[in-house]
Amino acid sequence: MLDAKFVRDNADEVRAALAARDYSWDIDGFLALDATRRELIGAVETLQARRNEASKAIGALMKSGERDQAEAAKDEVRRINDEIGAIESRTTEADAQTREMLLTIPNMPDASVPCGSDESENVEVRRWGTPPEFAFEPKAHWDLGPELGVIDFERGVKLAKSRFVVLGREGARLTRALISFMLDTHGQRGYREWWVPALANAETLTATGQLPKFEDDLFKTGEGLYLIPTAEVQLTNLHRDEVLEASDLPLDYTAYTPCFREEAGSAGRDTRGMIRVHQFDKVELVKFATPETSMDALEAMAADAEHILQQLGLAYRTVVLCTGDMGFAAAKTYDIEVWLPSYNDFKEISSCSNCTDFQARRAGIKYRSPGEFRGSRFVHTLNGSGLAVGRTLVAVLENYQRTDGSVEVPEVLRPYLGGQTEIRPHV
RNA sequence: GGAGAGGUGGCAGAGUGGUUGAAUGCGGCGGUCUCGAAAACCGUUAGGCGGGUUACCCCCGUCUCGAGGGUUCGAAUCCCUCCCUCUCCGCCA
Repeated sequence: MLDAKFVRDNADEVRAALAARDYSWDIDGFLALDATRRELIGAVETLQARRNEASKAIGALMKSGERDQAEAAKDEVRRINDEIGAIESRTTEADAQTREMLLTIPNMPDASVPCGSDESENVEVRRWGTPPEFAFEPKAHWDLGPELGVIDFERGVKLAKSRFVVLGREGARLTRALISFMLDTHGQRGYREWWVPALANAETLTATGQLPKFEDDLFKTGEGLYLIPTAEVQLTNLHRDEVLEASDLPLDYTAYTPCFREEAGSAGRDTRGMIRVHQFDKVELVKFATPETSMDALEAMAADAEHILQQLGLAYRTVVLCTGDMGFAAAKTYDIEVWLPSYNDFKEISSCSNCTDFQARRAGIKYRSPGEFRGSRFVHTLNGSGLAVGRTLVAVLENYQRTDGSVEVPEVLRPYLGGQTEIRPHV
């Protein structure tokens, strides 16, 4: 959410930002609404001031026993109240409409973000490792997984529906190993680990920006709760409506959760394999930082996510998303893309964003810094995958496959698999 | 699921219809003291919105004591509905 005052005072900049995102939002309608709203507020408050004054006078008149005058004043106040009532409903409505509109405007892109309309205009900022060269035709995980008995697509469909998978044997164990490895590694690098609910209420999802605009992407329960699409939602909301101390910042959090996505708008994309499924595992990173340090914090977060890939020996590249490809809440986003032989290309495995004060304003997350400034200010929130576990499993299987159909286990994961060094087909 | 208690400022905790946005304590900030610090003492310290001014400070008004509605000239204080927390009982793990 942007501040109404900011939109009002920086209309041209906001217009440019919306254009850069190719996002349609009725800024002229908003400005008109905002003007009406302020006019109504002025009218109501003037009347309220008169009412308060008169009521105070009534108290005094009653004390001094001047009943007749008091009764006359009461009539006056009743009249004012009628007037207030007439305007107030319009004010309330204008307020609600204003908030509604503000909830649907995306964040302002950071000045350093390249302008562009879609992912083809994202800019690569660095590359690490070398994609493996195979002396044989490498298999895609949708063949390799079932052959090894570690991914079962048919049974995923049987148990739930299409785009759900079942993992067996080393598929299940490797998933658990990856989760532990990622959490342990981030923990050693200063992140505090959490365990959070997999369901969230509407207020929580509104605070991080999934609602009200993107309800179709979420699974909803009969209780009005939603399955979380990412742990970002819960980790960020941990501090909703709180005032943090500047001396405690930055706060670096991590959590493993399952993630659930309806993927309503993605029919036909990545239909093969387990790249895009309704339920997947993810280890998430979230930071709360001061405005002055949040961009540095974003760099650090991306480095932490990349560190996992480096440890796993998986080639990747990091791109900065252009304005047209960025998410709703983000001011700047790095996507980290791992090399996948099946795609013969890099594929997103982590997305790290600085949401600046966009979520903090919705969520009421502020910080205080006595001596530096009075009162409190909104913090900056950041989130990133560290990493998407399912896609990491895929990357390991595909990149570490050998000519005999077996898969080597990356060094760092072996302690988590009881020393196992390879995965072989089960006959 | 049943019964009871409660939701107040950064935190703790007073306050049952009239200058109460709100005592007191803690914490924070400023000051006195000190070489410096601690202690002590003095002062100060909620947020949203609108307007004036707009770089900042500041000033005025208004709303906010879980949420929404009602009673009243006037509500943190009375009434209703909802949400949440706690305690006990039941049930389940």
